[in-house]
Amino acid sequence: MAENKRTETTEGRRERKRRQTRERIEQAAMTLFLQRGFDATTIEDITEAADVSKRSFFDYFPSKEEVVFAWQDSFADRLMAAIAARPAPESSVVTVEAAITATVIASVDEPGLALGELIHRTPVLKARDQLKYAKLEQKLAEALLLRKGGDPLERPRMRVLAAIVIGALRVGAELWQQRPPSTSPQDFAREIFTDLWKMLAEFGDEAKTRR
Amino acid sequence: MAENKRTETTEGRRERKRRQTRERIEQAAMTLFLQRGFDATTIEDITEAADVSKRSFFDYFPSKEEVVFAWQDSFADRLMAAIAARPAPESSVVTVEAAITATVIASVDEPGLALGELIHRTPVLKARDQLKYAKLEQKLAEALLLRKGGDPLERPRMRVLAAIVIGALRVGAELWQQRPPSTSPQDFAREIFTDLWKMLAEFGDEAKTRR
DNA sequence: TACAATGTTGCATTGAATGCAAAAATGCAA
DNA sequence: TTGCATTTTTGCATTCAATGCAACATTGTA
Repeated sequence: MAENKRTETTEGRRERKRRQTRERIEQAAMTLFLQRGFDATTIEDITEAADVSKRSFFDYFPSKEEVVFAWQDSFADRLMAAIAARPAPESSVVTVEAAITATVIASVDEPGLALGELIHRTPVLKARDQLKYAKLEQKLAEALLLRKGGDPLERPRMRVLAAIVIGALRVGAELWQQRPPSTSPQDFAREIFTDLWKMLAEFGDEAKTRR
Repeated sequence: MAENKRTETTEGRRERKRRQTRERIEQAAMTLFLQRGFDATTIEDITEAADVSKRSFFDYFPSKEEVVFAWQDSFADRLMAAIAARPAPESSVVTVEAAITATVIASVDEPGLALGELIHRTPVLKARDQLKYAKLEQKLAEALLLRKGGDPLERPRMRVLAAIVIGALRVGAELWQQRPPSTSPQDFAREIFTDLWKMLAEFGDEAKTRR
């Protein structure tokens, strides 16, 4: 079922066909989702369009939702890699900004970014989308903590930093949806982060004199 | 179906029975969920335990998940009220800290807080839980913006502040789960916020010298 | 009591998801 | 090429959530 590469040969007919079928299902599903909406599309619609049996769908994806989010898994992985690639003595703040900016820019014209609107208007998907951010946040916190040598006292700090940054990413993603079409992702990312750190400093100052 | 109070009399037998039935379903559902887990509990199990027909379940709750989250709606409302109750000239930072602390303390020993673990170990519920935070965040941003006279330029700032604070609330809620049992909610909340503002200031400072 | 409104139930239906076993396609070795 | 083991695909049956509808029951009120 999964890739069992006991003989590490080049991709044979089996692997290739399997990959093709997967892509066909994904493509058919996306087209239909965007056309008629997520709920109004049945699995049978999809498998018919992709010319496979209804049962086979679940051999490729565990659920209807997964088709929408399958591609997103790679984002988290790439972000983790980007974090790990930063020089060790660098401050956490610089690290996240650099890593996120690089990963977002590298992912910006991938399939699935057009899905924002679909996700937004489909409650089940929206919930699922939030879960994705939660996972991302957790992974980010772990990656950041690792850079601190895993010091347990740093854990809450890194959790909060991760929450803040992913929160900003989430808000940023929404603002991006309604950007003027001319904006470059580089400028946009830089601007978001500049604003974020400025706000953090301001809120921090405000709080110092709060009582 | 819904409360149609054309004659504003005191709660008659109808309303009372309906409320009682709702509570019975809720009670039965919660007990079973905690006993056997969410997925392993069917609607029929619940309705049987609550002694109503399977069909009636959907007359009280739109879905299985809703039973778990029904009680939570009131939290957001109370938080909004707490925000609105703060004096107008106060800084946003002080406002959120005061309002959230008050609301959390007032809600801390309500039903449903024991559900944290159940939600945590049930993927569907976890997704739904995240959605709840997202909604809360949105409402908080709106409430904060309203205090700024609705100035559109403040919108992104308030969105980010809301994201940060709700992020902290989320992390705080998780830390609370594994607190030493002696901690008072007051002290806990104060500590969380103190840490949060301190971190914000630090991250802000770090960022100032980042290039 | 009679009547209207509201609540409850049973029944049928759709659609997602899963298990299982038969059938088909593929890779490989003789 | 043929035969055989492995993997993939499919059909079929089943469970469960969710919805619509119409019959039936309960309640409030004239």
